[in-house]
Amino acid sequence: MKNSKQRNLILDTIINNPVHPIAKEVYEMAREKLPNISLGTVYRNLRALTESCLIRRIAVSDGSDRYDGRLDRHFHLICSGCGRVEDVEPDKYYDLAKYAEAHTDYKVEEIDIIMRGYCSECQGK
Amino acid sequence: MKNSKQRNLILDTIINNPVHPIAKEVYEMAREKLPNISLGTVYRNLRALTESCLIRRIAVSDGSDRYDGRLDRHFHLICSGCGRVEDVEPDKYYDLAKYAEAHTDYKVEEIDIIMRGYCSECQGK
DNA sequence: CTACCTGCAAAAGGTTTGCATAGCC
DNA sequence: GGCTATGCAAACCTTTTGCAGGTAG
Repeated sequence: MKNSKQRNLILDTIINNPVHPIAKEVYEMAREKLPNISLGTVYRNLRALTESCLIRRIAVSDGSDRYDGRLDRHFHLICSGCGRVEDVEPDKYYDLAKYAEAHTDYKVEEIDIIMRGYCSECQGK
Repeated sequence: MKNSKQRNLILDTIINNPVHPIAKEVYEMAREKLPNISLGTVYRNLRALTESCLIRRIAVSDGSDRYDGRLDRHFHLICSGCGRVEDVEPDKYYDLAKYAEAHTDYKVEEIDIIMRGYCSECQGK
């Protein structure tokens, strides 16, 4: 993969923003620094970066996929009230992949855990 | 919600098929019994059934969403080799939602756990 | 009879792709 | 210089929606 300032910017944007942006948001943030960047380039690079395991794609089932710059194991909590997506540290005493491998004949490579609920602010409403 | 033979058929199709079909597959299966059913009706009913919690939507991030007729807690293992989606029974001794609620201030309502890996047949290849 | 549901087709997202040009190595 | 990446726009695919007619209650 050849170097490009567009891809570097996209990667930085995702890594330095804990907001788990969708493609369009990445595009808008990137455009602040590189006004000519195109949406096609953003999509192409999101795909390339995901395939190279430099970022991760999060399937949220309501609208567009989100992108996450964290590669270590953790999971996501999505507030059904305000839409915010938060990282949660995994339980260091419990390994879900091991559980799955012990109970099936699969070799697990990747886990996505998404929980939906209400954050403290939205619980009152 | 008023009764309709289209919706009943769609619900039956999903409940009696452990394949976690996407919308188009539901449409094709339903068309065998009701050749005039339209794709729009399938989508409308998948949405209605999901919103009434009679089926569940599974976000798999590669292509279309899948639908699941099982409502009890369980998780999904997707084979990256052959694309098969399998149900896995949850660990009855460990409650991930409780863990999340204990470590955040969220009230968790729904959990989606998707693991990707290789089934026994695809591990050899 | 009224409100909801259907089939059809068009529209609306979101994402990918073809092409000519620009930029890295 | 060659090969990859970009910008732009068109194409693509999935899902939603407007409309006129049909059906359940």
